[in-house]
Amino acid sequence: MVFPFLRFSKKGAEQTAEDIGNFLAGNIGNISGFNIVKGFLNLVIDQSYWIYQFNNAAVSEKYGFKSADENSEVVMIEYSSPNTNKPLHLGHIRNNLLGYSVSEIMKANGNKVVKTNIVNDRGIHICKSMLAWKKLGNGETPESSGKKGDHLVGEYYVKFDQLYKNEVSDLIAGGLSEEAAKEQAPTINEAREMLRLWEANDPDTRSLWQLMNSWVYAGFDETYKTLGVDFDKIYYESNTYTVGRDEVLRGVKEGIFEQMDDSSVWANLEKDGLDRKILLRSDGTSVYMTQDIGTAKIRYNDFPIDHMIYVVGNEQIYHFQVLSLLLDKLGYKWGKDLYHFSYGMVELPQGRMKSREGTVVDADDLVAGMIDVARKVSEELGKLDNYSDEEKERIYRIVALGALKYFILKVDPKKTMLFNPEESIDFNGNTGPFIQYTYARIQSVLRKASDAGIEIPAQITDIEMNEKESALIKILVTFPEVVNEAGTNHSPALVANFVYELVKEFNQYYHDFTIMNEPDEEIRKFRLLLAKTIGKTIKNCFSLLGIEVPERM
RNA sequence: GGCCCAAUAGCUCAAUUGGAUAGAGCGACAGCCUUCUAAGCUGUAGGUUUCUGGUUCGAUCCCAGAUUGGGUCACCA
Repeated sequence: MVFPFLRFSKKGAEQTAEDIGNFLAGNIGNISGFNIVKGFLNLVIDQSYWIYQFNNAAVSEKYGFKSADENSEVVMIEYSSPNTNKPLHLGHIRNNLLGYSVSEIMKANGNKVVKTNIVNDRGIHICKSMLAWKKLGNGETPESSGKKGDHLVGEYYVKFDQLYKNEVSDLIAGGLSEEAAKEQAPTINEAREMLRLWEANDPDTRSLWQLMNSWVYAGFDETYKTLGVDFDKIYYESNTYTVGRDEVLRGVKEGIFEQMDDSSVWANLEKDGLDRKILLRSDGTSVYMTQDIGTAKIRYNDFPIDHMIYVVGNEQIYHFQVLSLLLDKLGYKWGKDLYHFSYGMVELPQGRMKSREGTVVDADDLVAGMIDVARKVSEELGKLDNYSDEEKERIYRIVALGALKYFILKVDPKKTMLFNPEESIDFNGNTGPFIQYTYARIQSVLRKASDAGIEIPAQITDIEMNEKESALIKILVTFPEVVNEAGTNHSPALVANFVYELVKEFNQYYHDFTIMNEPDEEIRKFRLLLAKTIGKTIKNCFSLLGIEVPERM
């Protein structure tokens, strides 16, 4: 595209393109010719260049990846960050998958990555579950009921809400305003009292809290394991909130924040174009913001963090603006540098998920449902009939999670996305299983080659390749740049789009040309190496997305 | 109401960050399994990129305004 050069060349577009083309073809070895179409200069690049590039890709086990060294920057990525009063749902799944994938992408860009999870294990929400369990639980435990711990605790959170709602409507029927009713309902005040007792270290409250949280953690661990996500360092807000509270009180002393007559503490951010924000309640208990201040301080003490990434939904943009500013005001120079990776919500066909209206898609149910579908599809195809049940189940899981993860990660993280439980479970087209299937096909060919005693060379010398082959190589060699872009944009979607494009092209190639039956030995070996390299790249791409690939399916 | 974000094929999403004829999948229709895995491949139909202006050689992309949808402004997290 030569338009920007016209003001220097002072000639017409065609003539300018001609001049530049002549110069480049004459001076750069890999350019063997050019043509001009409507002001666009197209360069013809010599085949030897593509062979050279291909060999680079073929030789390297982790083509496109950079590894960390002692000079690498430390990137801490916070993701997941669940509340301990209810099980994980579809929204958390997007968070977990993005957090894990971005971590892998940052690693592939040569960073030292610390994956962290801040568990919100304290606060009014968990007190609500505790209170309802105390009132209605009759000592129910995961063992006694056979329920998964996080689900059990979640049920009591719902029961609290029902109790509370009934009280509010009774009070309104008795003549109170809605606002007053919500304020005066006995259960909400009991829950508040419980939170106060908790912060005062009341032994009974603490031990109930510990018991119910232990159920939830067992449940979460199971879900995390299923999803294949993990953490290098887990923080608990019950340990960090006091540090945050101390920071806030220091802020009061230093005149950064103000304490009201009722002893609540506020930050006035009006000069910064924001509102007033509460940091400590009048009863002295902490809020979300207080905890986040403490957590941030502790993390920077624990690790030499160069970049801090918070994987948190875009509904909290304002929260992180405020947090950044507050940390800055408290004198931490890294406050302004924190990066809120704000991803879009997952919506259902009916709109946003609402736990109170029971429209949430539970994470465990969703995965189990996907596995059922994978099993059904696979059994209909009957390709795994010779395998053991154990092996089959393993493949069903890989395919099911591949479908779910790819479906979520292929979408630009910033955008709101729609999940239709009926229609989103697909295994054809632009899906995880389609890509996994291509990988399995490649492995099948490679097994055949191995059985036939064919040695695949490490690289190729000179060979006449067809259109499809050079098209494949042209896509393949953009991968390092894709990894780089995915890192700077924090976007797994770029990796997903790349691997889809590659796989789509390969399937056409696979359809149009034979690999093992190619009579020319040199060409056959080249095709095997090409297939092997593409297989490797598929696997590496999927590792960046946290998706496994099956050897057969 | 203030601030923030989004709008592309019937549906779900892309578009190399301002470039050539806006691409995929699903759904619909028509084909391809004596051949390395048909979870695949090929073809057809489907678009005034929400609207109105502006910036320039050129706008889905940048700017202004409008419309529609969403988020957020809690002593919730």
